Amino acid sequence: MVRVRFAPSPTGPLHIGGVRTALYNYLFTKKNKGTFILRIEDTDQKRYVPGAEQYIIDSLTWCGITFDEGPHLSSGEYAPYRQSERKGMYKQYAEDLVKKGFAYYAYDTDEDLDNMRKRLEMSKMLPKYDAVSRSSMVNSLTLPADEVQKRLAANEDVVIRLKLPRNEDVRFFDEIRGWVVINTTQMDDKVLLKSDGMPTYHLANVVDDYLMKITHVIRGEEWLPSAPLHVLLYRYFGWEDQMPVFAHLPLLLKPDGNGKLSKRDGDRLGFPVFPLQWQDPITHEISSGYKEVGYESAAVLNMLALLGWHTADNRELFSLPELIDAFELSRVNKSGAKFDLQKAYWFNQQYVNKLPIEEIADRIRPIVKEKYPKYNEHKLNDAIALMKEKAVFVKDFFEKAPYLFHIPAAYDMDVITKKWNAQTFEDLNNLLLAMQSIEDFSAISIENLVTNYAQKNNQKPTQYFQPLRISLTGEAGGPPLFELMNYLGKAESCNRLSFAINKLKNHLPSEL
RNA sequence: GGCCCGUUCAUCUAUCGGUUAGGAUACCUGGUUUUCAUCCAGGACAGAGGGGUUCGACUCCCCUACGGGCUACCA
Repeated sequence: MVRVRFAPSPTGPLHIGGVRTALYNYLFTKKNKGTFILRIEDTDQKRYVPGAEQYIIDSLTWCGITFDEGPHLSSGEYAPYRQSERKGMYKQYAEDLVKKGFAYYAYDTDEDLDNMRKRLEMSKMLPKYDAVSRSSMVNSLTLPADEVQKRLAANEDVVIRLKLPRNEDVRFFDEIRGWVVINTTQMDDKVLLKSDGMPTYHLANVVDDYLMKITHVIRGEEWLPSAPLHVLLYRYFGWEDQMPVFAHLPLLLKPDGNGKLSKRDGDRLGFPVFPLQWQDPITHEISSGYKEVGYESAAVLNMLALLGWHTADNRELFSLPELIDAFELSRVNKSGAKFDLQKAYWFNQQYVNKLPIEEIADRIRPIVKEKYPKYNEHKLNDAIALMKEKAVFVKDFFEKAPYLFHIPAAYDMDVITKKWNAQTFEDLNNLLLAMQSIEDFSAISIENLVTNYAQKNNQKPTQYFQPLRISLTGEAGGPPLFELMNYLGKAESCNRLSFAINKLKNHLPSEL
């Protein structure tokens, strides 16, 4: 039975890289018909951010990623799922290691540790608490036994450190990277239990994964260097035969320059790094979210899935169930991926294009109603149909094509000064008159009208297009002209045309 | 600095010793749309460098370079 956990730390909003980690975990779990668990790793009280846990759950819910067990659910036989609520469980495991001789008590102050590091650095050695330096520190290995007992009885501040073996290769198999070997001389005697009684990540992670019967640990590459430490812990606890499979995911990198994607990059480069908008509870600073910017969650998920994973057949469009079906851990890449804004747009456009018109209508109706109170509800579907293929975001319908719902508030003067000439007003007036007189206001009928007018005047119909378009929409681009006019209808088209003629006459230089 | 991981077009990537190194986005050109933000066709663009191994290396090994991660009583 496959059991997989996503174990974020509630130190702030979950960023898009974290969402991808959650996604890969989710896909792997569902592909293998396993159980997906949310575990909150809140062992660092100093870094705890209120609201972060709820934000994580809300973000993943928006994406469609759900859990079978977790702190927010009533189900689950391995509760609690918040490490702070499991605090009492960890001490016995750490002490068990001390008893077995794999760990020890340490009483060093911050100053002691500082001095040790400075001393080692000066003698050009790695500044770490290890098999060599531990012998000159204040711990249960250097202190007399009765002294240790005394300190323990007095409840002095103490940490428990892992006693690393000297010069031993620790190897483990990573599903994505293959065999990885690290020698213990490169590692240090990590603190397992902090002086406040809380476990560190390393202890809590291993103990909880064991207790919760986790079978696969899929996490970011930043954990690769400490994986051997975790392997050692499984070994010393006597759980090595139940050790989960490890898979370390590549990181998401900044689109420009170097380094891993960080909170600041998003708004600097014009795309969100967070799924949902987040307001920092202390600084009140707001970071934008994919949802609020207007992305479809399915598009975000699809894009994220492809950042570091691909199928052999080059397919790029996947629904969530299709992702589950196609996902294979072994096809996850080893190298970091840069986020590509243009590709994100493309994905979103693909998804908006697939949306049923009725759904788009339901979603934009409240906003259209508010922004353009006089819009025509009966023609909302037609308006959407006119723009659907071009929209990248659902909000484009009302933000980029306000003329579908309202007479233009302004006209693109650049285009007007280029395309307009002395004859234009006369032509527009004549066309207006002609339009008022026809019954059939279909696209073809209007086109015929314009063509006939052009022929009569020995002109190309083309030259009337831009003036008409600008008059009707205020803009140079948009849906096909005659289809647009048909959508607006005879009354509205004529109304807009005469309004534009009057308005522009007063605003244009007299020589036009 | 030390250790670990990585390195195919600008970007995401396919390739698992023999390919004209394929696709997608972006870009450029042409065509539709006499608008464009869609659509269609075409184009340019890549195996970091150097050594091996091999009949043959993008693919395997080594070195270098570059990139990233870790190096806390943070996760």
